[in-house]
Amino acid sequence: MNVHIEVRRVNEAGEERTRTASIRDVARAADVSYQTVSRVLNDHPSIRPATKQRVLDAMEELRYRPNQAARALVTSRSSTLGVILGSRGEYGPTSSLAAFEDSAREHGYWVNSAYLRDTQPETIRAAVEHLRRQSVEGIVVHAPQVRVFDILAELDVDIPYLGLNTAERGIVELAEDQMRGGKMATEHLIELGHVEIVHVAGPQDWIEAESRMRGYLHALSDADLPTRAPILGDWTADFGYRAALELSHRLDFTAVFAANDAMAVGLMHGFRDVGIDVPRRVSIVGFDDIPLAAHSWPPLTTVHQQFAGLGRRAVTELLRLINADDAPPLLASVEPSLVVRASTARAFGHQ
Amino acid sequence: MNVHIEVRRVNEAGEERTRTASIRDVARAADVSYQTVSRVLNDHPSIRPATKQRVLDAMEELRYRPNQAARALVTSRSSTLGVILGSRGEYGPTSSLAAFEDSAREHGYWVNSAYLRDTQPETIRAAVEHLRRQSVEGIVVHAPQVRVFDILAELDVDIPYLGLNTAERGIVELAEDQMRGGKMATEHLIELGHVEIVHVAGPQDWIEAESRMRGYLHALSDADLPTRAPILGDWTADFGYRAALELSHRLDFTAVFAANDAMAVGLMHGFRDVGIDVPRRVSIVGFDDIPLAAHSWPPLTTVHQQFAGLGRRAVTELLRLINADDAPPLLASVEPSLVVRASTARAFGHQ
DNA sequence: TTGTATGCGTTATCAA
DNA sequence: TTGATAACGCATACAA
Repeated sequence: MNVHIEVRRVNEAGEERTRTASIRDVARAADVSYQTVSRVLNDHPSIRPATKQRVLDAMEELRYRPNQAARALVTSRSSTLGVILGSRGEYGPTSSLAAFEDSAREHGYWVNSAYLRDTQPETIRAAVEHLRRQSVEGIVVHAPQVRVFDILAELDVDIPYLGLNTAERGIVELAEDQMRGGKMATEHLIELGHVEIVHVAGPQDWIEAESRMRGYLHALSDADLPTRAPILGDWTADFGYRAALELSHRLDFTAVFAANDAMAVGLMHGFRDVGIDVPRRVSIVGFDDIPLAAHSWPPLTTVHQQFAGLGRRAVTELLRLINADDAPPLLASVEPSLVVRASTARAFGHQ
Repeated sequence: MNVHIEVRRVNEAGEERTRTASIRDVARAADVSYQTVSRVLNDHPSIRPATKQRVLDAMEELRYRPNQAARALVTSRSSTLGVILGSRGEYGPTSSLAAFEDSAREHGYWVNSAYLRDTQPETIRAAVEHLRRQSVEGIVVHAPQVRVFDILAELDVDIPYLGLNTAERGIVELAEDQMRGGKMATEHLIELGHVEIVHVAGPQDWIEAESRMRGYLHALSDADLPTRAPILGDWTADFGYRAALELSHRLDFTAVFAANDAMAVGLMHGFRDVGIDVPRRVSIVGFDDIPLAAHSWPPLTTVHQQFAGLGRRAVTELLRLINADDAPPLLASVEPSLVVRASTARAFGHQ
């Protein structure tokens, strides 16, 4: 109470900056030593309930807020996790990040993120540096370009980090899932009777792109079907559109597996513009199941990903790394699944 | 050099945790006092170049990294900005956030973000609290629910904060832009000859939704056209789809202005499913110009938003608030613009 | 141009 | 159950 006034007095005293109440202010108000306040803060067992209540009341009154910087300084624990993002504004990564945040907070951690403008070594170094200075305890890298991980390895990062959808250094199962998803998509087309299946892949240096492509190739070879060189795209709908125009020149295929939904939508647009009917002439499968996939024309058959699950999983795995926990990893909870819609509605041959 | 060894020795000494080099380690290695190191860190003018170089070399060698927590503690400046996000995984907010991050970093600030699971007072309080504990110097609120700002006002937040797309407390011009965008969209339909125009709006408590709706109403009344009660949606494509089915029962209109692209795409899907031709029977305009808008069927006429510009602008405005700078605000650089595509291709009456 | 001392707010280690 | 004291890494006066 008195202190409440004291704290204010500091402000009125002159040019002194507004100081927020510290542990000592609370201590004085509650008439205890400031270590007692610290104990209340940290839920120390041995403290008289009455004392504790007095302290809590004082905190309330002074609108006390623990100073994270001071705490981090003395514990050398920041309770903060870092995230490096390789792509921005896309549905998948963003959903994962949101879930990551939620989960981290449930575990008592904050999140600090850094976007990657490009994959130049210097950019990556700066991002890591940025996060290191915030004393993050671990980093999740959701920048699935192969290159990024090579550079990270060279950088000799001295705190735990983990890649999403990476086969290298990270959650292996997740990368496997990507491959399985690509396989499922391709098998769906094969089951419909398609034999000549084109793959429009993601950028060559993306691990996700590579996994999905591997799934495609596996499915083909399992079915003893001829493989074709995939077309390397850039994830954008615009690319899909242009690819469709290109592909329309030699129509020696009846189905396309696109490595993501955006390109799939662009493909459908392109085929439509040159008068190629989807799905009657060409079937298309996408990957991701973005919210608009169900509402595209025709509604897109695609592989559903549990982006949120991925984000949550990343937290537990990263915390495991941080705590050097050798327990076996959680069961993979992020299985992809196929969502069949009209873009592959008609089985090839039943036209 | 010697210190390099020293620092390592600490580790080998036993259970002692890996300690990262501090300013003192650098000082010892460079054979100067640690204040000299501090001066190098802060680009103090009076320092002998040779000394400075010695210090820099030592930093390099010891892989020294300034401790952000210690610095924040002593300066009581965190160089961190906070962001509260009201929606997740959507194109617009995410793009803005990315730009915000970029710009903040260029200005020497870090960014800490907090997603809002819902708009419960407790959730909002927790988000603010979270950011306050990180000692952020200011907060950008990109959670344009009216409710959030009411609650923030009650919360009596004691650091600068700023709302995006808010008329209340924030960048007024941006809210105006939203209204102007809604007006442009509606006027486009009017110019095509439409008289009965339906508006599928966003959730009632969203400031953006309200601004766009105001633009719609203004355009109608300017043209002396009858107003109709807007349909209140939830931004999702699913809602748009259902709304289309609903609207198909009484087809007493020829055009729809949807408050965002996702709903517009859903509407087109719904109309298609019940055999209503877009744009011949019904014209549709969206809002946002998401990347898929150009590739929907039919390609969507929409209002382009400069999400990145908004994010960058937010940084400069927030820093202005923080520094209590009374300079006039920057010129609004985030004008919306209309992008005309096939969903409104045929003028009404020219069918 | 450089060095010494003090304190930021908190936790941790003692001692009472 | 409580309290005194020493760090944590740095910046900022002040002194040399």
